[in-house]
Amino acid sequence: MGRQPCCDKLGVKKGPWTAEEDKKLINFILTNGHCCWRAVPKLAGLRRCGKSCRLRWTNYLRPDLKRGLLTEAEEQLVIDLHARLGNRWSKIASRLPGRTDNEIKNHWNTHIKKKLLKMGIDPVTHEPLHKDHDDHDHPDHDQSPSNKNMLGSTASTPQDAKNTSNIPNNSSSEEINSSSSPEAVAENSSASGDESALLLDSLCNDDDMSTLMNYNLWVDSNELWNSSRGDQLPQKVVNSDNMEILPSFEDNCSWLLDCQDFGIQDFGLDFRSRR
DNA sequence: AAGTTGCGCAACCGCGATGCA
DNA sequence: ATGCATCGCGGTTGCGCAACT
Repeated sequence: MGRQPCCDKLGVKKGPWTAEEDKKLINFILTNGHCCWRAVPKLAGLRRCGKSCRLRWTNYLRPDLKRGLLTEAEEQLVIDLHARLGNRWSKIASRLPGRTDNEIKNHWNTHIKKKLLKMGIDPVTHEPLHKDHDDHDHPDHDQSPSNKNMLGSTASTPQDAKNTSNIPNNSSSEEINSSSSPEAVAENSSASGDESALLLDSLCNDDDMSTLMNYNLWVDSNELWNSSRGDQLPQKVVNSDNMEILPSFEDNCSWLLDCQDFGIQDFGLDFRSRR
C-alpha cells in the first residue's frame, strides 16, 4: 500500500518552534490532552504536522523533563544500557527519568562516542579497539571505572541484541537479562561493583525502583528549578497521610505556561549558555 | 574585525509496528 | 485477511553559536 504523507505538506510550517507556538501547544495539551496527535495542530491552531507537535512536546515541552547535561551517573548508565540494548534509545531513555531518547542519542553521538573512542573502546560493540595491540595503545584505559563497568556489564554486543532479533522491540528487562548468559551475569555482578552498576541492575530488574528513581530525580530537578525560580515551580503535594506526592499533571504544568513568557534562558537553564 | 571551521542541538524524515474498521 | 491511519523509533540533516585563523 502506498504510504500517505504524515501531513499535508502545503501550509505546514517547519523549522524551529516559536514561543507562541509552544504556548499554543502547551495550552491545548493541558486542557485537552493529546487524544490524537494528527488532530492536535488543527485543534490547537498550529500550522504544524501532528508528528512535529508530538516531537516538540516529548522532547522539549513535557513538564517532567530534566534539562541540562547528563550527570556522570546518568552517562555511565547510558553506556551500560547501550551495551545491553544497542541503539534502542527510547528503551534507554525510559530508564533515565526526565531524559528523552533524542537527548540521549545526541549526547551519545557528540560526547560518549568520542569518549569511548578516546579510551580505545569501540562505541558500537563496547569491545576494545585493536584487541591485539590494545594494551600497548591504551595501557590505562581498562583501569578506568567506566570501562571496567562497561566491559563487565554484558556478554552480548549491541549487534547481537539488534541483529539476532532474539529480543523483541518491546522486550522487558527480564528478557534482556535472560538473553545474557549466566556467566555474563555473574561476571557483571562481580566485575562492576560500583554504584552505577547496582543502580543499573536495580533499574533493569525492578520497575518500582524506576518509579522511585523517577520521583527522586523529579525532586532533584525541582530543587534545581527552585534554586533559580522558586515561585514558578510546581510545588510538592502533600496527601492525606502527610506524604509528599507528585503533583497532578495540571499542577505540574501550569507553571510552564508562565515559563513561556520568560523564555528558557531566563531560568539560567538555556542549553546554549552551557557552552 | 572578518571569515572559516567544527560542534552541539533541535527538528525532520522514512519506515516498521500497531490498532481499527 | 486486508487496507488504512496513526504512533513511535532511529537515523540524518541543518542551523546557530563559539572557537579558531
